[in-house]
Amino acid sequence: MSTHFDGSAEEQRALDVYIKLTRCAESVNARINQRLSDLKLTISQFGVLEALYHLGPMHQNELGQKILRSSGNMTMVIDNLCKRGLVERCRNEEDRRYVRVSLTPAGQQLIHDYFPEHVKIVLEEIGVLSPAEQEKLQHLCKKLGLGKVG
Amino acid sequence: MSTHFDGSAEEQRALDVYIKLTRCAESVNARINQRLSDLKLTISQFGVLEALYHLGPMHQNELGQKILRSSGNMTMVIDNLCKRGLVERCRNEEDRRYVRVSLTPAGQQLIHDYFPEHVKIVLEEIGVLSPAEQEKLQHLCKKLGLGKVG
DNA sequence: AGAGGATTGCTTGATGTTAAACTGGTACAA
DNA sequence: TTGTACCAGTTTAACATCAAGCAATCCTCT
Repeated sequence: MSTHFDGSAEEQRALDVYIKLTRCAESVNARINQRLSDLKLTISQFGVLEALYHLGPMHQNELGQKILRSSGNMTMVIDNLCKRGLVERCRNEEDRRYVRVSLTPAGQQLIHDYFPEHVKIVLEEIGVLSPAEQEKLQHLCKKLGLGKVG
Repeated sequence: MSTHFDGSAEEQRALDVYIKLTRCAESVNARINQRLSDLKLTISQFGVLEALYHLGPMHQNELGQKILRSSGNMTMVIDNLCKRGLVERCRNEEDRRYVRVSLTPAGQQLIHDYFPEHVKIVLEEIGVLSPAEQEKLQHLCKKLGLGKVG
């Protein structure tokens, strides 16, 4: 991760961009998710509540794809949310492999109350950049995220 | 994380930038670190070897700060690297709180052999952006990473 | 139609990561 | 010197990942 590496200018720059990108994402995420610990929610738990809130009930795998978490993890995340009475599981009777997950009224309430604050925090963080800079960053991230092929 | 949220255009954009940034960093990192599993190294282990390689021996806390990992984790990471004979621990006799960590010849060899490949992979990933785009991205990441105050 | 392999969704198990409590070493002021 | 504060490192509990395993469903071929 260090820059004490003696390669070509091109290599140096690529390594440097890579480090800056990673650290930037890490620190922005750390700041944005800080408030979640007050609610005793992990980032995954918040992601699940938010997905269910905005997209409606889903089965576990679908949820895992939305929030980019492993299916193994979804079992635990949803276990924990169930214990706190924030979501409910319901086995699909037509295809018994699926487990449908939905918000309870308590879960609905919690995410309804918290989400505006979350948006405010994100806005404060990202608002450091001008609208034009935001568009530019978004464009570059999209290009980079797709990789060589895309 | 979803964009199915009905707020102001400004809020929508901020959320969108935030998601793109996070996903971009995640996918770039996933691709870059894929090769490490061949070496049976975790990202943290690689970070430690690389830091020691380019910056020389350090004590554990210092290493943890370089690679952005908790001190608790450093204990385990270095335990595992010790077991594989890639690094050595040495208690500082002048201040017995400190543990100095250094590369063994085997560790030196491993990182020496692998690092050029790592650089190549990073270059391939970041190289999808033109030099000007890289400079721009770096600039935006720096600004965003510092946050409101910086 | 029915048998058996492939596929799919979820759970389990091994391991890595973090935060926070804990242990032991050092410094400093009374 | 002793009490307090601080610092480096370890331990522990909870949560994350991946890979392997299990159960339900689908698909193909006769």
